[in-house]
Amino acid sequence: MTSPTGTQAVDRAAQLLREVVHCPDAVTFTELATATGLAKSTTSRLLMALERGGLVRRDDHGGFRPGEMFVGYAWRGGAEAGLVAVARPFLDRLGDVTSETINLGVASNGMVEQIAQVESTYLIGGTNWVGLSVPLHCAALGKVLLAYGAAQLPPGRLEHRTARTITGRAALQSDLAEVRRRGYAVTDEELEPGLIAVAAPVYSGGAAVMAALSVSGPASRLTRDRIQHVAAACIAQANALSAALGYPPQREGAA
Amino acid sequence: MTSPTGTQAVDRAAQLLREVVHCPDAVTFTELATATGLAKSTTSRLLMALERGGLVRRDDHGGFRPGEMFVGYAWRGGAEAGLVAVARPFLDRLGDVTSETINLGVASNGMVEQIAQVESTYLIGGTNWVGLSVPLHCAALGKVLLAYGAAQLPPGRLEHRTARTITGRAALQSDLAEVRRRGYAVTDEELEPGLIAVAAPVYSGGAAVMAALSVSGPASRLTRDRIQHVAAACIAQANALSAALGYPPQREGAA
DNA sequence: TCGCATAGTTCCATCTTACGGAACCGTGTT
DNA sequence: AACACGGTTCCGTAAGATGGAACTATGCGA
Repeated sequence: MTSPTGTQAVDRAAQLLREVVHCPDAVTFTELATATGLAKSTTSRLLMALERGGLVRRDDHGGFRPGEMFVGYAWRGGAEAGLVAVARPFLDRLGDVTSETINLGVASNGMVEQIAQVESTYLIGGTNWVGLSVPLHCAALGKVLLAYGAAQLPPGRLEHRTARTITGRAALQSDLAEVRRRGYAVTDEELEPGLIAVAAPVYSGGAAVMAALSVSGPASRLTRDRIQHVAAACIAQANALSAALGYPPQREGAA
Repeated sequence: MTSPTGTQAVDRAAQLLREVVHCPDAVTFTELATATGLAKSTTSRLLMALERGGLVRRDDHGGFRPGEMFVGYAWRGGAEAGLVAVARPFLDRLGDVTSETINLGVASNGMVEQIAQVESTYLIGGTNWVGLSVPLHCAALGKVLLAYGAAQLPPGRLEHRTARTITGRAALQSDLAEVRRRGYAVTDEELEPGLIAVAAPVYSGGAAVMAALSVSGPASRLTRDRIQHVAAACIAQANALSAALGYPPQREGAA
């Protein structure tokens, strides 16, 4: 059994809860019972306890959905603060692996907002960009958000930042297609001369991308070969973060 | 004891979880133990189980915060869907009491978006407005959202809808002050001739208003006296909804 | 540098509490 | 009307949860 140490009631309840919360739409009693392999009676009692605690709610047709505690939390805007905290270890790990500057960004009215950062261990590295917003089309984070539909390009001309900035919409579209194809984005001195960044998508719901994770550094260090390597690491951590947020395929109980 | 029927482990865990989720910032182990009155050992075991289940997370300094399950849910946008579901019974109750059209609205880029509705039982009543956005300054919902800082008035002229629409910013400000003073907003044929509505704020976090609840009907039925009465009912249900979302003062375990 | 206090985890004997099979209820179906 | 299905309640059993105390870790003051 998967009972590390005497608390299987709560573990089982959490298991049920996970099913309910993960599932985009209502889950039925029987689905829960079979999914977790618990006896009907046990399932019933646990669900009633969860309901009592406001963790689960049953809709008109008996389907289960996340309860007031979840809804209240979401409305209180815990999301962003929480994301940063949940993401931190993954950023750190990526920082350890690459030694470069790591950023987590989300779309915020037509720009990328960087919401968390890990400093490079090199002397030459990024300054602190947290809170800073940059245009979508010339940042690796932004390209990812655009490519996966987490942001829409604002109307108007695409701002010209460097000689390499992509300012044509058609050119940008084909670049985004490329991003989708290989699973990560690159900006090669398109935002600022000498600055290269790669970014990968963070999934957080069926197929929805909510945030992006990037590695940035000077062109001198991020050579063609190294970009491949860094991109792989970036994708790996982005995926791990996605998993932590709940939504890859489905999960069972096991460590 | 408050154990309705054999599941106190889960009930206690839910109690702990509630403390953690309700609290805007991290909660310490000891605070939890004392707040719930559980033995240290029990608290420890339960928290470990919750942590294992991804319901709770401990930050660097040992403080407890809502875990990945909450963050993931919030990021998946469960908020809006959930709000409607959680709110439904309150809307229904308000509908029963007033027999008028009930709406739940949130701010959405400079407008009020109606996200749920209960139809009037009268033949003359509102049509279906769900999904419809109306200007903030001439809707009762919008005035509430403005008055409590849940929405900002977009720049530019205030659209003129009827002879009574308030189009002066100063006049609107004093109306909003009035809203704050008495706790509810009224639009008296300011959006559409013959349409009167009252609305009250839905709190969902410390002092933050996230949504508003309204009662609308024809001027013929919503007379001056009746408005008082309806407003009281509206406020009552709005408060009840706020409570359901978690955040009035604090709660203890008791039915 | 060394205790001491504070904070949290692990142990363990006790017995309460959760378990699951079966009986039971309520509803929608043919 | 009788049935199948989905869910809740009952009840004896024993397994899991409990809390006090012992123990470990960490920070604090002297």
